[in-house]
Amino acid sequence: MPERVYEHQEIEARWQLRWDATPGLYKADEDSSRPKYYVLEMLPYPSGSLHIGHIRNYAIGDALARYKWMQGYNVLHPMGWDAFGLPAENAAIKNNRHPYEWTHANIAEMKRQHRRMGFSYDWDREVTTCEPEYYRWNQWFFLKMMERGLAYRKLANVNWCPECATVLANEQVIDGCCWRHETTRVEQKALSQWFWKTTAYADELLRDIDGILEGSWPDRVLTMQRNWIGRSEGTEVDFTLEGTGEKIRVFTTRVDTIYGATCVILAPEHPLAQQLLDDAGRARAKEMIDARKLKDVSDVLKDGHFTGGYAINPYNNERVPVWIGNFVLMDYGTGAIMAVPAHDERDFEFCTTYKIPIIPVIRPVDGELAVNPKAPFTDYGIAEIAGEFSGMTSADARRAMSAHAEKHGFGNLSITYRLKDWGISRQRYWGTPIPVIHCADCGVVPVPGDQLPVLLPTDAKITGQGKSPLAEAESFVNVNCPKCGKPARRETDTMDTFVDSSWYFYRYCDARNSNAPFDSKKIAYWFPIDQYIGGVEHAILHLIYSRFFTKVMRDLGLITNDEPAARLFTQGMVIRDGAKMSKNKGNVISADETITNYGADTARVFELFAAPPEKDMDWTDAGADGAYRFLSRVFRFVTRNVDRESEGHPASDRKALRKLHQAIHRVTDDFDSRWHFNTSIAGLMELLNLLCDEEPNLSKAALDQILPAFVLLLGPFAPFAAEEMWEAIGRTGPVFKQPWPKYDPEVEKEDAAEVILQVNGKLRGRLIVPFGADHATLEKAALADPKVQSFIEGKQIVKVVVVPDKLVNVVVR
RNA sequence: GCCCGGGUGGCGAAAUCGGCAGACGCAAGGGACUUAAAAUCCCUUUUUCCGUAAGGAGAGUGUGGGUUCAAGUCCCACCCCGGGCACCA
Repeated sequence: MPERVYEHQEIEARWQLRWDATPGLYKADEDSSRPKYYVLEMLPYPSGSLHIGHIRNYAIGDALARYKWMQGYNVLHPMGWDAFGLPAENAAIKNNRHPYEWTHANIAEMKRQHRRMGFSYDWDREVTTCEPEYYRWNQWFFLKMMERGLAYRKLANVNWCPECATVLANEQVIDGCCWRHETTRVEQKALSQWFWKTTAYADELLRDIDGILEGSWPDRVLTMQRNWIGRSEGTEVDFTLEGTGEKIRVFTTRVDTIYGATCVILAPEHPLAQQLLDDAGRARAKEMIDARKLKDVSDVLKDGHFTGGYAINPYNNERVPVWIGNFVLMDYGTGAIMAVPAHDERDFEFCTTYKIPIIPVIRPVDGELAVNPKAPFTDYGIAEIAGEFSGMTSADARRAMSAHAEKHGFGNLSITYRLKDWGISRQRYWGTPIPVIHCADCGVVPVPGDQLPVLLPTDAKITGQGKSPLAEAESFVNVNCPKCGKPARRETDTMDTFVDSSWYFYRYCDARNSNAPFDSKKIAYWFPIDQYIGGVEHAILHLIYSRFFTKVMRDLGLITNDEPAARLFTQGMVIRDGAKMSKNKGNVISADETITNYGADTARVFELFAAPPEKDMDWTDAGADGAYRFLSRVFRFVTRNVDRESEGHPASDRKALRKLHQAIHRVTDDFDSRWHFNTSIAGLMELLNLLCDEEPNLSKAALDQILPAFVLLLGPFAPFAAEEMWEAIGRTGPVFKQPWPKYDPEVEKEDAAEVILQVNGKLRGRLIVPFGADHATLEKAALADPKVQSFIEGKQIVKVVVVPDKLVNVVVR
C-alpha cells in the first residue's frame, strides 16, 4: 500500500464523530468480574475554556485509564464540574447574566473541547456541583455535621477579602493575602460564622499521613499537610493571679525552663487582660489588635503593656508581672504564655525592651550556666536552679515536671495544633445555601431533612457589595420556624465552594441517586480511588478538606475507607517561555488553538514527552513540531507497510523484534512504576528509528507482529492516530479494548553480551562474548586485549574485578 | 530559622540496583532531493590538547572532601534555585 499522509485534522474529526455516536463507549459498571480501577483527575472549574495545563492533567489520567483497560481492569474514569464560585458571580454582575446561564454555557464549551481531545470519560456519571440534585447533599451533610456537633456557629475574627467581598478560610489565605487575589491583603473582621470541626480529626489526619499515605502520596504534599496541621507537644500550666486567685493557663513546649519565667504575657484579646487593664491599658490593647489587622504580626516590633497584675509560678512560688504582648496569639494554645527570656528569642527581645529580668536556668551539656547572657540559649541542656529537677536533661525535666503538674493539679501534658476549624460561611450568592433558619424564640433551627434542598432563589440581586445577596431575596428569607411555626429568617450565607469538591468523587459512583448522596455498596466497590491526579496547588486546601470529609462520612457509617485516595500524583505546571501561564500575562494557550494547529494527539504526546509528569514543563512550539513529526513518521511507516510482500533478512527481523519487545518492556514498566512517559515515548521513537533503518529487509511475518503491537503501544498516548492505524492494518474494535502487548524475555535479549574493559576504572575497550561467560574466561580475554595490554604493560596487576556479562576492571599499580 | 524537593551539553531531558555520562527530542551547522520553497531524508554537534589524517590522550554531572576496583548515583560539609511552614510559645 502507498503511504498515507498524516492528516491529523481529518483523522481526529472523523474519529470524534464515531466515538460520539457510540454511547457508553467508556461506561463503567459495578457488576464486573474484572478487578476495578478508579482513576480520577481533579475536576475543573468551568472558566470557559480548556488550556494546555488542563490537557496535561487529563492526558496523564487518560493514558493511565486506557492502559488499565488494556490490562483488563474495570476502569472508572469520570469527569465533572466544580461549578459554584465567584467568577460566575462576577461575570453575572458584569454582563447582567445569571450565573447559572454563564456557568452552563462554559460547561458546554469545555465539554466540546474535551470531546475534541478524545478523553475517555464516562459522561453518564457527570457531576455538576451547582445543580440542586448535587448541592442538596451538601446541605444534607451539613445537617449531619450539626447532629454530630461538627458544625457550629460562633462570633469570631475571620479573614475577609475585600476583593471577593467575602470571608475566607485559613487555608485560603496565602502570605496574608487572598488565594485568588495575590496582592489583596486579607483583613480581620468579627462575624458570626459557621465552622466545621476539622480540628476534631487533627490527630487522625496526622496519623494517617504517617500510616496509610506515607509512600503513596508525594512527600512534599504530606510534608505540607504535616506543617499545616502543626502538632506540638507541650505542657499547660496554671499561674495563679495574685488577689483574685484566678488561674492563668499558659501553654509551653519548654516547661523545663519554667524556673526562668520572669513574666506572664497575655494576648491583647485575652478576657483576663480586659479585666485587669485600666482604660488606658485597654486602649493600648486595642491599638495592638488594630495594628495586626493592617500587617502581619511578624512585621511588627514587639509591643507590650503591664496590666498591673501579678501571678505566682506554681513551681517556685515566684511572683511575676502579668503583661499583654502583641506577639501572643489568642487563637493558638491558651492565648497566654510564660516568658523565659534566657531561653527563647521572642521572650528575650520582649524582656530586653521592657527591662524585665533575664534568669538563665538551662546550661549547655558541656558548659556553665550563662551570666548576663547577650543572647538566649535555646538548645536543650541541663536544668539548674530548678529545685528537685536540677541536674536533669531538658527532656527528662519536661517529663518529670509535667507529671509533677498533673499530680498537684495545676497542669498537664497537652497537644496543640496549628490547624483551625474550617470556616465555611460565604457572603456570596453562587454557592450552596446553608440549611438553617434563625428563629427569635427557638434560635438556630436546622431545616428538616424532608425540606431539602433549600433552593437558591433566582430573584436575588447580585451586587458584590459584601452583603449576602440572599438577604435581599424576600421570598427566600422569610419563612416560618420549623419548630414553633412563627415567622423566622433563613440563613443567608452560602457554603465555601471547597465543600462541593470535598466529596464529588463519591458522587461519581452513583451520580443519579435522588434518595441519598450515594449507595454505600457502590462506594464499597469502587473506593478508595486507585489513582488521583491533580495539581500540587491543592496540596493543603482541597486535599485536607477531602480527607476530613472522608473521615466524617466514615463515622456517619456511609463508607468504610479511611482515606479517599490510595495513591496521589501531583503533576507539574505547564509554563510558557519560563513564565506561569495566566490570563493577565496573555500567554495562555487554549486547547482549541492547539488542536487546530497540531492535533489532540500531538498535544498529548508532546506534553508527556517534554518532561517527566511531576516536573514543570515548558511549552514550546518547536517541541510540539517534534511530536508532530514523530506521529507523522509512525503513520507513514505503518500505512506504507500494510500488506507489504517481502522475504526479508532474518538478521533484520531479529533486530526489529528485539527492539519491539524492549519497547514493550520499557513502556509497561513506566506505566507500572514511575510514570515517566517521557522515556516511554523516547522508547517508541527509538523503535521507529530502528524500524526505518531496517525497513527494506523486514519480512511480512515480522511486520505482521510489529505493526499491531506498535499501534497498541501508542494507543494510550495518541488514541486518534492509533485507532486510524488499527483500522488501516485491517483490525477492528476500539484500541483501548485490546489486550496490552506482552514482551518475551527471550526475544528482547541481545545475542551476546557486550563487556566493558576497564583499566583502573577507565574505559579501554569492549568485548563481545556469549552470555554467561565465566569469570576466568572473561579475565583471560580482557588481559589478552591489545588495548588493555598497552595500559598494563610494565605495571603490576593488583586485582581483576569481573562482573559477568557486564564488565572487567583490571587494577594495576 | 525549621521542613521538603532540586542543581547533568546551546535548550527539554536520559542514565530505574554503585558499572560505557548525555539515550530520545529541540535548536544550530552542513548535505541530498527541488527551477525554488515547504515537506522529507542523510551527516555533524560536551570540551581541551596532540596529529596533515586515520586516530590518540586528558577533563567533565553546583563546590570541597570522603568511601570504593569503580560515584551523576552512597557518606560528610558547604553554595545556589524552587516550594511549604513560621513571633505557633
